[in-house]
Amino acid sequence: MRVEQEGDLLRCATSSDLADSVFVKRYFRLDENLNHILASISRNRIVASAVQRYYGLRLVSQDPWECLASFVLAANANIPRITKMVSAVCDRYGLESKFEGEAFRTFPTPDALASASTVDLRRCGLGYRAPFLKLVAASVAEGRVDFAHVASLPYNEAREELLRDLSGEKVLPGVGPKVADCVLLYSCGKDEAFPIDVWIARVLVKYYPRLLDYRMKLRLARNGKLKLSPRDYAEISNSARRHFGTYAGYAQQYLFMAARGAEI
DNA sequence: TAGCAGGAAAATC
DNA sequence: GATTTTCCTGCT
Repeated sequence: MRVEQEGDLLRCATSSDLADSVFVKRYFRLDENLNHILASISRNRIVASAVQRYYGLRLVSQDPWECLASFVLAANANIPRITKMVSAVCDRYGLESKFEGEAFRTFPTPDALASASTVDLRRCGLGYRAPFLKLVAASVAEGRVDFAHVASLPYNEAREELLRDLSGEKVLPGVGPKVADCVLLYSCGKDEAFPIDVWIARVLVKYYPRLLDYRMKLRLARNGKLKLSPRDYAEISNSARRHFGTYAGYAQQYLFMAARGAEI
């Protein structure tokens, strides 16, 4: 699909009947009242100025499988690299398609990645992420995660569902609190999910010290590298949810942009 | 629970 | 050109 914005108009060209206006509206969440959401999260100067600066930034509603697989690859990598890994995986395992005279490949199905060899996956530059991606694909292919069910649950239970064990093994290896929150926010409609990556952690330490209790500040100051324990993660994430409310995830997104600067 | 490994590439020095 | 960092999780 190719999308262009002209003022209030969104012009889309597509090669597939699947990408109709219903899909586009859903994907970009166009039926939601963005101003209402932005008003709701603008509870302090920091986020209010980020909202002003990046006004119009939206969360998209991604396909859960694609979202999950992409964020499994995102561990310990930067954005250019993640883009590269995802493209490599699509090129190698996706279905061939054509759009506006140009050939490309779709995001692979869970089956395609589940039956790929780890060695082959590594050739896409995935490194140690390769086995995780394969295992996650297998779980999804085998129906061990039901995204529609996850989406229907309240935030906390939905999160549990993604992080759960099955006979002592994680259903989704390589998926921890951060990746789970990303999947919940970007593809399962949990707008209160507040994923904490290194950028957000830095923003919080710098501008929202009140969200962190003094014990945690001491711990963070001591190791200096902003590595959050699961306990710290949960604590900060819960504080952020309490502070920003129903649309905490939108606040996260605007803060992320502000933290990175305009270069994205 | 703090500390480390894990692989490769980008960012920084 | 070498070193540090990177939208992190799992193991010890």
